[in-house]
Formats: sequence, C-alpha cells, structure tokens
Amino acid sequence: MTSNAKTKAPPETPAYLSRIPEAEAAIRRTADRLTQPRVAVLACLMSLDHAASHFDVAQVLAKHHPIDRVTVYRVLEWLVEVGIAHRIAGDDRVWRFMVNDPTASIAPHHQHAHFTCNTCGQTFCLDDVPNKLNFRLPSGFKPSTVDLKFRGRCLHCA
Amino acid sequence: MTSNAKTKAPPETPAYLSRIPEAEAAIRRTADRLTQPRVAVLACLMSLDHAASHFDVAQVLAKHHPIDRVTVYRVLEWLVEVGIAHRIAGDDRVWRFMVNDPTASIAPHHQHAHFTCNTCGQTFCLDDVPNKLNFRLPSGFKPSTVDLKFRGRCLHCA
DNA sequence: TGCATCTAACAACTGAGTTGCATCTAGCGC
DNA sequence: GCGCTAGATGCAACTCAGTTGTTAGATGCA
Repeated sequence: MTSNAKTKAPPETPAYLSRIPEAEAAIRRTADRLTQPRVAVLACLMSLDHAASHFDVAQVLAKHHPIDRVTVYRVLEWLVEVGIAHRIAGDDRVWRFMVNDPTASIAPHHQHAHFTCNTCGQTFCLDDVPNKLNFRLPSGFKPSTVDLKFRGRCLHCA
Repeated sequence: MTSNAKTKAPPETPAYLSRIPEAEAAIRRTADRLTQPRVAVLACLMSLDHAASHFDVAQVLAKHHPIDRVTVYRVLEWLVEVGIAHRIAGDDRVWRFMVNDPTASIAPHHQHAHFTCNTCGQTFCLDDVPNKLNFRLPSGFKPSTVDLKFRGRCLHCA
C-alpha cells in the first residue's frame, strides 16, 4: 500500500474504488448509518499512505463521488469520533486525516509520531516509532499525551 | 469555535511595560528599525510565560499601545524572521508566538518541546527537556527537525 | 532640514472550517 | 415491498485567522 510514489497525475481508475468494500465493512462495524459519502471518504483515506485534507479528499472523489465540502468535513469529523481515523494539525492551519492502524493499540493517536516532508509537503504516520520515550518534564507539568512531529525528507523524496 | 482562552483580566499596569527597555535593546541588536509597535509587541511577548496568539498580543496592548492587527501579524512574523521569537501551530489553527530563550542554542526551535494545557488552553515552551531522544524511524525517512508536543495539565492548573 | 526607504494603518480579500435549515434517505417495523 | 422517522446530506451564508495591496507616515542618514 505504500507503492504510489508519484501522486501527481490521477490514474484513470482511482485507487480508492478498490477500497470500497473494506470501507463498507468498517462502517458497518459502527452503530451508525452506511451512506455513500461515508463509504467514499473512508475508502479514499484508506487508499492513501499519507494524511489527507478535506480538500484532498473532495478532489479525489470529485469525478466518481462528488460530495459537498460540508459533508466531507462532517464525515471526516465522524470518522474521528467513531475511532476509525484521527486528525493532525498541520503547519498550514489545515486539518489532515488518516485512518488508524487497526493493529495498533486502543488509543492510536496517543504517543504516535507524524512525519511531514519538506519537499512534497505530505504528512505520514509513523506507528512503529518506539513510544517508551522517557521524558523528564519540568516539575508541575503533568502530561497525558505526547505528539511527536518530525520534519525532513520522506521516503518518496529521498 | 472561539478557542482563545481569553487572557484573563489585564492588570492595571500591564506587566509588559516594564519589559520595554529590554525589548528595545533586543530590537537594536537587529539591523532593522526600532519602532513603537515592534517594541510593544516584543515587550508583551517577553512578559508572558506562555505562547501568545496575535489576538492575545493585540488585547494586551489595546489600552496603552493600540496597534492595527495587520501590524501585529507583521511584527510577529518579523520577530520570527530575525530569530527573536518562534511560532507554534496550535490545534485550533491559530499561530502562537513566544520569545526564544537567549541562553538556548543557535536554532532554538529545533528539538525543543511544547506543552499545551487541556484546562487553561495555554501553550508553554519546555526548553529543558532532554533532546537526545534516540528515535528509530522507518527506513527512508530522513528527519531534520523534531517537534515534541505534550498535552495535559500545566503547573498553574495542577 | 531634506529625502529615500522602510513601516504602519486601512480596506479588501482568501480560504478553512462552521452553522442553520430544508430536503433526502438508510434502516426499521409492519 | 411500503411507509415512517431519525439522522445524514446539500446548499447558502456565515465566522474567523491570516494575507495582500495601497497610501500615508515615521525613521534614519546625509
């Protein structure tokens, strides 16, 4: 799933179409409704190896599943709410979203790392960064979660 | 969403007034002009122990140094440019600014940590977090900077 | 003091994200 | 399969942080 190095020219048959059954299954596992926009947005996120903004999602879906941008916002928020995805605050004031690794622990957004590429601008999740980091904070500060953010060159731009 | 943890009630004689000489000295050390707004904004940042948004700064200065909000933006940006301050992307899509620790290394925004309090919403810089964190990133990712962000309870809300 | 240059203020704009409301539809009971 | 209803979608209008363009004013040097 980490094969698409060039995300430039969109392929004739978008990659997300093949993830639709998987997306439907994941949504059925929630207690909520299975709707076209939810399936399309989740399939889209599932097809990407990097975090996507609402704009990215809307653009990918524009051809085969045109969805109102407000709906994209709401679906993404819902995905976070039900624990299927998580969101990342970018340096450009844009939320980016990414599906949670189902093999990860219960609270996947706790103590996992993100990597933003200075060249292509994309943000990746690094789930296998050791999270037993041993911090010594100044006295008085009681941390509950840690977010680790790297910047540099991603494996596609190396 | 009105995130800004509204800076409490400003005291009768704002703390930033006493930092004006210090701010002037710092600005003189740059090659650029010494202006009222620059001095006021920098003195304001110097008087705070937490990161401040443009809104916070404008509000603090409103009484004694009313400054156009665009000027606040530009001055803050300039402070970052000349290395006097650095900025932090918050979870609420708002930039927050803080003066750099003059005793810190040359690139103070590299490998230093931030702490955002879930209770009061304020963001602090933690300069004395050990930065010899030994990460093992997936192959292909070449990090140049690390940003560490904690969330929890700050020393004021503990 | 005069002048070139940089800075501030104002207005207008951009773009991400939100809200309100009318319409539609998935899913359930019959 | 049909009809009902809670919840989801789509549209328009909005908020708010941050940016851009332009003109007036302040700064610093000769």
